[in-house]
Amino acid sequence: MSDPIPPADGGDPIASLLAKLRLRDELGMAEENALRTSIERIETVAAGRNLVTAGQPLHHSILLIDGLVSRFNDLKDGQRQITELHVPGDFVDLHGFLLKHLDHHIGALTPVRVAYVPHDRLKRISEEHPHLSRLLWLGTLIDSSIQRQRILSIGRRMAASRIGHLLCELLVRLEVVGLTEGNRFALPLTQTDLADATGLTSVHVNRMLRQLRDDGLVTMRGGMVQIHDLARLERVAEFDRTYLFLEKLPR
Amino acid sequence: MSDPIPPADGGDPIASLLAKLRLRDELGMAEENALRTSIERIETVAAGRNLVTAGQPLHHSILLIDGLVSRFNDLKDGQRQITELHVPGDFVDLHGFLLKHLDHHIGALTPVRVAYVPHDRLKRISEEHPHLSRLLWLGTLIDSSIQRQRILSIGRRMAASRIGHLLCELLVRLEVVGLTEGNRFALPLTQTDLADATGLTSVHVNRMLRQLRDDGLVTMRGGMVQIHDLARLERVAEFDRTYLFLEKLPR
DNA sequence: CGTTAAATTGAAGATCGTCAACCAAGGTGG
DNA sequence: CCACCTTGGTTGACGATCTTCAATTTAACG
Repeated sequence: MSDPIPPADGGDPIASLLAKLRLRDELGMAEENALRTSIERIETVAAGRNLVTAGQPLHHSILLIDGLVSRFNDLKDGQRQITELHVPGDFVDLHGFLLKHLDHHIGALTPVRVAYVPHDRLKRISEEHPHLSRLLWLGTLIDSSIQRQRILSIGRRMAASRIGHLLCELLVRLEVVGLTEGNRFALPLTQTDLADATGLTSVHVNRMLRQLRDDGLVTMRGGMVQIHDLARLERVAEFDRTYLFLEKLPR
Repeated sequence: MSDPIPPADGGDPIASLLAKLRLRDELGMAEENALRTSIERIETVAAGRNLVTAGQPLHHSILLIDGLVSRFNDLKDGQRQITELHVPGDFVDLHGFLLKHLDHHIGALTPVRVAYVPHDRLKRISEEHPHLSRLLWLGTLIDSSIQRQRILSIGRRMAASRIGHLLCELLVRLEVVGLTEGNRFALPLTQTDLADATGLTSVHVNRMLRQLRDDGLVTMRGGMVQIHDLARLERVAEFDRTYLFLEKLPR
């Protein structure tokens, strides 16, 4: 059962975050240091546990170091909708810094390592490091861009394309933090999780996954995703990575 | 054809923005002034025109003074998805400040008045007014929260509830900037627009609007929305305004 | 008043959901 | 070490919500 893909960080808890920030802009040592010292403590959380509960007052934000995390809402009739998936290096809960409480839950989909960053240290960053602050802000805007694509997907795409689009996106986002091997990556989600993320039922997800497999596009099995024909999958899903803003910002 | 609801601002182009910011936190005169002087020029745009086109390099952001604006994506087969609606006082395009280009279009749904704010002036605000900067950031986070509710709606709610939820939300957002009269407000959207916002077809929107009307919940006619039974509509749509963050932030 | 866009309605069909059963895997305890 | 149990995956039959197609009516507007 050895996972062929190593953990995101090489011991450095903010390695993934730095990689992501530096993809978009230069980052000085002072800024790197400000980030590094903003971490109060690091914790491990078991799969299935909630990191943040809706309504709960917040005093620190959460930086995801390892594992997968989801934001989700529950409806009264028991239905669940995952509104966003987070990969290592995501500042999962920067929202809390300004919103002070959330309207949704944040849960660990896998065993997870997270860093706790107190809000007052974030406030200091926003006062002393405007450039870094803008970069963190940028991160939340990219999250927002990802959410818009999810709206587009769920609102207008067929089931198979929705799933394909999500898998294409995760491939790219995991690639950035070195968590892929070719077109293969670990995605320990149940089909029910996938259904909650795509606005489908687990039964239909199952059927669509079989269709995607039969079409030679993707195989998802044992918590691993293998994309066999990325170009065709991207075409089927109308995936265009522009919305992930992976290039350096123009000055 | 006299519109019974007056324009959002009483001559002051940033009145709605200020109202929204002050709902969440105190705002000093220096900050108000920084905002006021950040405006380069004000323009009028006709309904149907695009304010921003995907991919186009951006050098200023857009503050919506009057009218309704939508963000939307088009798919190759001609389908459209509106990912967000903006009301007066919304900083529609603050994203562009950091992203430098967009992956979607921004269009005027009605005749619109917008203020152009050059990015370099926003940058100066982020350097000289960290508190104001955080408030502007907060605005984009609330946008994000609204988007998550849209994902929830489109992903998990029945058609009638989706429409109901959107109308409840617009009532509250327009209330904040004084654009409602009781439970009545102007919403000059076609049923096709509404369909594009809710991930439905115009035909089905039409049927659901009739159902909502027959149930005594809402009437939408001639560009005006009249909510007859807000409490019941909110129950049907499972609308809970928490996600709009309408109270003052804890200090 | 004519022209066009938007709203409305009906009928038929497709995608996706529901219900229900069965299978596979993996961990636990006897 | 294997029965047992739980969770997740798989499949089939049926049904519902929503879409598509198409025609008609109403409203908007120069």
